[in-house]
Amino acid sequence: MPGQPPLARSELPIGTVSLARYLIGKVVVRMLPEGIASGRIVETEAYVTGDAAGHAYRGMTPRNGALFLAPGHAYVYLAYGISYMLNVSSEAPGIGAGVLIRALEPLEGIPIMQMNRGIERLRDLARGPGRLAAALRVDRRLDGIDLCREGPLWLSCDDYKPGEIGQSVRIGISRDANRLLRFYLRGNPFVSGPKSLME
DNA sequence: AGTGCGATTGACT
DNA sequence: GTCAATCGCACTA
Repeated sequence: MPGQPPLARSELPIGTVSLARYLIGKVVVRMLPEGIASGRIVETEAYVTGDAAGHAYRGMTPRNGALFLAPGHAYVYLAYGISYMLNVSSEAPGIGAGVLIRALEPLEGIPIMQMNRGIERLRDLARGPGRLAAALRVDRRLDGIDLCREGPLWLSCDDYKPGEIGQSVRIGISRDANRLLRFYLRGNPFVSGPKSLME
């Protein structure tokens, strides 16, 4: 059996920003027919309540309902008609907010991820939100699932202790663009984004 | 019912 | 560095 128990919902910190920091260094585990694929979270972004850049800003819609679930549920949507984005709901039920997982350091099932991505290079397998969703074969069918429970996709952890966590503006948004709500493992080669946001 | 636009990526100059 | 691809959805009427 997989020695990767899910994180308990009760151990998730309260609040979107706290969760975004907390998730750095944790592990995303994906169960596929071919086996397990997993990766360590090295970059996140917080989409807080009242955030004009957040999908929950204008209230609940057919797309974003999962953002209003209890903390630790998956919100998956298609961006630019091209790439799926994996988020974790982050506030009490009924409050819409989430944390975008932006990059993973591949751990297990690397051949599976290479197949899913159609590339070999380790560094590019899950560096970027659309890439990591593709590597783990995440799509809308996983929208709303509980990430604190073993299933097709869940969150876990090991004894890894993250190093220094950097903070910057978020990538690719225009509204509320000045807020420092992106978090990343400083110096980690699997982090996405321009060099200007790496310091 | 029609329209404009992204929480991106990959290909190309 | 620039730029097109691609489509679901939220918004307007």
